Amino acid sequence: METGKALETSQRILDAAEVLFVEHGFAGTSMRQITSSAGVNIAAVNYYFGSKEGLFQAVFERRAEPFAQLSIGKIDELTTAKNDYSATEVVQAFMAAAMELGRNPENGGLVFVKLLARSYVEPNPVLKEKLPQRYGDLTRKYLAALSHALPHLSSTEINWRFHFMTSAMFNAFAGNNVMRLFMTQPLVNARDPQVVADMLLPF
Amino acid sequence: METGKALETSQRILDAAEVLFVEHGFAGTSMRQITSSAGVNIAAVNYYFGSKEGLFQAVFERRAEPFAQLSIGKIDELTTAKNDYSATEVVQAFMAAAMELGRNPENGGLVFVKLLARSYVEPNPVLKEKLPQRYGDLTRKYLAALSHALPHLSSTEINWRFHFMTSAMFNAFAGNNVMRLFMTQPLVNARDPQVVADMLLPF
DNA sequence: TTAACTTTCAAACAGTTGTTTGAATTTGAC
DNA sequence: GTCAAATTCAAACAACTGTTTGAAAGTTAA
Repeated sequence: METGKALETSQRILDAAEVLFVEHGFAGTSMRQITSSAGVNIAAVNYYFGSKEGLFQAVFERRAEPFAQLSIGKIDELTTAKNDYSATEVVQAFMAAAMELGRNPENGGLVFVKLLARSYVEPNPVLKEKLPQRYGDLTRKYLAALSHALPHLSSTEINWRFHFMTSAMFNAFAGNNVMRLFMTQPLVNARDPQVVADMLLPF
Repeated sequence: METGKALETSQRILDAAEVLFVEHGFAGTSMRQITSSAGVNIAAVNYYFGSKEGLFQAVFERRAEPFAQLSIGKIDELTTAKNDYSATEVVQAFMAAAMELGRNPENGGLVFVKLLARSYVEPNPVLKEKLPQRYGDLTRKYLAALSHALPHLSSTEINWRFHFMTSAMFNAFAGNNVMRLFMTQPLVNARDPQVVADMLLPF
């Protein structure tokens, strides 16, 4: 079935596709862009992944589980260690997971976070199906932890704050800089995840 | 030059294109989708706007100036009225502008806010050029106001907080709901701008 | 009505899209 | 080295892309 060479080829396709999908979106990326960027034949994508959509799914699946496990590990670590954890610590745990992923280039770095940030606005059918089934438990755990840390807030308010927090965080980590859009000079250079975390936490 | 009928046609194209661009992105929307949705001939787009990119630019331009003037009006109103305004009031002014736009359907409602939210992740060349020249002054005014309201923070911190705030706000108003992505049930239904504002402000 | 336009329309343009094909090549186990 | 399976490849597929064309229809003012 899969020899060394096959693995290398499909991996090169995944790497190239991941970057291009994040940069130009699903519709904005062509098969020929992907395969020529990966240095493989045009037919290789259909050979290994069946279709363009199958490739996108594979791109997502490769990163989804490691990130989910990392995040769940962080929140479990916190909630089992003590009972009086603060909301700040919950947010910190969430950011730590994203940062750990970002630091490790062989995990795809922050590219996957960018993909998630993109999925906020792009209603990809694959993501619409896969995201809840991959991150449902994760989200529920963080919501429960937040609710435990902020007992005076209603569950509706908790949901909203989690929504706001993740919006700001993903955009920040993804480097989708408002300044770079609205101003000619960036004012803020957001490449270092540690800097982003330091700035986001007090906020 | 432009008679009543021509205006009606180009307007119908703008309306249809606006919705489709927001939903599927620039690359993900075809001319035939736009024209058939608008009920006009395929050639009408090139007749009125020159090209697909010209159409996108027109879609943006139609909403950009009214929104900018509304936002600038709100912040000027606040900063000239008194000298001891709070950060909360600055944020409130910003949200009020977005809400006023959202309430008025003939201003395009919240569709334009969605377009802005999309521009966070989609590096459209038109937006890359137009956004800073349209919203540079606006952004500088709000940053200055925030800095005045929070004198203990460095300008770097101010920039970051504005970045976080706008990220959360645009995503919230745009209805890009994290819950709808990560969970099977929404938990939060974010259609009413007033509700969003009420939830975002204490955060 | 005439005449100078603006606007609409169906048809076709060349180029790109994702996908398939079948033959060549490479691979790994015997 | 043999042979079957896995992989690569150039070429072609029909469908779709944005755009152009030139004639038809509609509009406006004299």
